[in-house]
Amino acid sequence: MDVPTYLVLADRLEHELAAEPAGARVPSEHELARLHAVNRLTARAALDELEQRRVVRRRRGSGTFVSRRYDMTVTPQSALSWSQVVRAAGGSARAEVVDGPTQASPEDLGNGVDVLVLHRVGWVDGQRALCKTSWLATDLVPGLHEALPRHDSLFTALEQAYGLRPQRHALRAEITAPPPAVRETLDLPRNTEVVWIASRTDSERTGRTVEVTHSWLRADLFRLVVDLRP
Amino acid sequence: MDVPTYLVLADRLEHELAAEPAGARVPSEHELARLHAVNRLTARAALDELEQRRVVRRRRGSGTFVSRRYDMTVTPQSALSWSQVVRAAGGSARAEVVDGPTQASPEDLGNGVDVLVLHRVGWVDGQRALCKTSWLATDLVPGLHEALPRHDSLFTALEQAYGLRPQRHALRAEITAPPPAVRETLDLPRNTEVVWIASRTDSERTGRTVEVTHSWLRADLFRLVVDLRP
DNA sequence: TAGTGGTCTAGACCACTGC
DNA sequence: CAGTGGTCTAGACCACTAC
Repeated sequence: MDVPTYLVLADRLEHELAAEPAGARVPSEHELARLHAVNRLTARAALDELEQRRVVRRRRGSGTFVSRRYDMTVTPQSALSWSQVVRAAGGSARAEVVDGPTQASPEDLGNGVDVLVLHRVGWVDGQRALCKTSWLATDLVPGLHEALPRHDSLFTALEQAYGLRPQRHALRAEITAPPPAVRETLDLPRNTEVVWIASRTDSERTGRTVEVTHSWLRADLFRLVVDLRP
Repeated sequence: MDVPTYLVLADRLEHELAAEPAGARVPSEHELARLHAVNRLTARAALDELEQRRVVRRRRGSGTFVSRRYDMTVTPQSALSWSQVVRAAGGSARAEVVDGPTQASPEDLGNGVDVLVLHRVGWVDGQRALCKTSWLATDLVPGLHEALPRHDSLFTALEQAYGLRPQRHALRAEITAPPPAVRETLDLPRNTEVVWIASRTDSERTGRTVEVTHSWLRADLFRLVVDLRP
């Protein structure tokens, strides 16, 4: 036997699943083993392989499901909105504001500025997929908590509700192990990596920095692509 | 049992290995199983875990060895040399020119320019770790094959041997599955991802593009960090 | 040739999820 | 509650590497 059984199975499954929509149920390990007359561990190895290939995602106790990956393209000039990326690819995206610890703010907002901390969680295709912590200059965004739900994203709120002419710049990006708070917020299984992106939004109108945001995105759901062309 | 056996073993091993140098031998699966009185598959699961954490690397038939990871920081202005990164972290780095297919060149070099194709392989800590394909404007680098071995890198050759005042710009970076040619060149096992970086080097002296390079780096050996600050 | 990691079988018990 | 994925055992044969 040249190609191992589990890889034959994995390739075959991947091919079959290509036609399925994200979230579709994949046969369970026991069922797969029965169907193909192999040991459960062999069927499991095939699913392990597909999980590594980011084709499926598992939820203990509930099952294995087709997964999709979105290309998150970051450029120095702007950090593209994740919700745009997801919706453009036909997925569903929504965000909600959550409580969280008040963390020390980065220094980009300026000294002595009163800082508002905002924690948000993003849902993609019905799953918690990312979280963000934003630090904002309080005086530039009065009543933000009430204004935010009326807009698609924080960025459009800054634009439309406050007329700040926001300019978003990406600062730094890397793929890393999630900090404990993020792991808990997103309920990440072991071994899940995240894409970390730091960005800053300046206001063209006031000439000040409005917002600094740290984003953590499940790396199995988002693929980091960096475009550095000027 | 709260924490599974294989994780206890993995954490313990990781702690022990932290003091070992890159390349140090790790106990084999059979030996680990015997030492800790567990099944071989349990010992194997622990090593699987450490491989995913990029703490060890396996070579079938020869053993498991301590691995190290280097941060490859890319900025829009310049793509830092991998050999600098490795040597600064105390690792060993060398490059060699190899034969390879002549591939269609990107269009950045200009129309009608005679193009020289250069394939190089990089060795890190004694292992093939990356490969590069460069397209160069032939007329700007006469006798490059003879000049190259006298320099640390292609970049310094352009600088010192040809006085081109080179300026390197990173263009694009992503983490992806290796193309078959790269998989073969680097003898990559299944499931190994690579960091792909496209960069362009312009000559300040001539005002022309000297070189376009595509680099593929083992993602288990190099961690992509992107710094987008101006 | 001896030892390594890679694959595979036939079981078993568990924690967790959804109904 | 039944079904899911997660862990674990005790075996086995194989391809590959180093000596």
